[in-house]
Amino acid sequence: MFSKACEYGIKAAIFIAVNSSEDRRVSPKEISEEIDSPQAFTAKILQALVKNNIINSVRGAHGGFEIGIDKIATTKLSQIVYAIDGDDIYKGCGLGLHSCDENHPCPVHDKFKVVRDELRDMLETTSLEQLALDVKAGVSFLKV
Amino acid sequence: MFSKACEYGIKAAIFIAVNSSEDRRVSPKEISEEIDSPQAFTAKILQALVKNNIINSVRGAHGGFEIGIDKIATTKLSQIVYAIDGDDIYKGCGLGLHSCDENHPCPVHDKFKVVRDELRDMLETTSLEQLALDVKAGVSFLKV
DNA sequence: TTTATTTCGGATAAACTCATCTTGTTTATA
DNA sequence: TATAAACAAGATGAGTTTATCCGAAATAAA
Repeated sequence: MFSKACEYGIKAAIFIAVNSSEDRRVSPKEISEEIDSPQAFTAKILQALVKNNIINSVRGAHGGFEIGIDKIATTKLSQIVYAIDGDDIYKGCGLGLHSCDENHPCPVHDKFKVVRDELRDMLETTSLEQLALDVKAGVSFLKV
Repeated sequence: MFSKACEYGIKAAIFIAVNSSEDRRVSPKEISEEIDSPQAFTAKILQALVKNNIINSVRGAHGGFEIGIDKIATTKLSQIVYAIDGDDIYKGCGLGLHSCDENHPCPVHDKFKVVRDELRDMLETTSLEQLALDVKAGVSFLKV
């Protein structure tokens, strides 16, 4: 469904949110250990999240990654997915047609639309805060 | 969502169904032209569909690909997807956890489940026949 | 100002997906 | 039986994603 990069990105953002809510900056090393992802690759993805203004980085000694309390509440899953995988998952035709719409639909257009709309709605309404709270409460998990 | 191979596979199966319903066998060349896909690659995918008993191939002069009338009605989209992409799309965890279930869920488990169940249901209930009839009627399209 | 720490950015490599090509095998038919 | 038509199968190559490495830039603290 999502690329590996996107999976790592989502989990990293959640982990950073959990820690920022307790005023702790985290390093790529710590992140990759806690979300079970390759460190160097994860660092690249973090850069992308920084560039897209999802998370914040602080260079130098005692630096690391963080995210503002306000952003934890307002950031939606859709923004993270968009930053890494783009919007093909909502927009693209299920069968790869270049122009697929109501007037010129692919054979699965209508049926696909239902699923994709639900996916988009889910991503657009789910906040980082919800996800981070569950992880913090030990209700959901970032690895294994 | 699906791999390119799977997109080609679905469209090829529909095109073959449309033609078999009119008692016509089709060649990889004809198929790739009509569904706008690379010919040699499409031929490989057709082999996979034959091996998985989705379609039938007839070698030699006047050969080609076909699918039995009965199979057009009973074959579901899910079988084609499974033959080419496997079942990760239903089964796998949205965030790539090795064991993700009710007892040990990833942060998006519940929300994802809804979308994935709907996708699975859609694939398992949509028959090749429905899709082929729409294409035959000029209501939906296989290319552009 | 120097040093230690930490992210940034570019180069490189490994693995997988997408795609092509060439040769072999099967089959209808002349 | 010879031939041409057509799918099968393996080798190969191109492109993308996944992953690693290393030097550069930034920053806090000694």
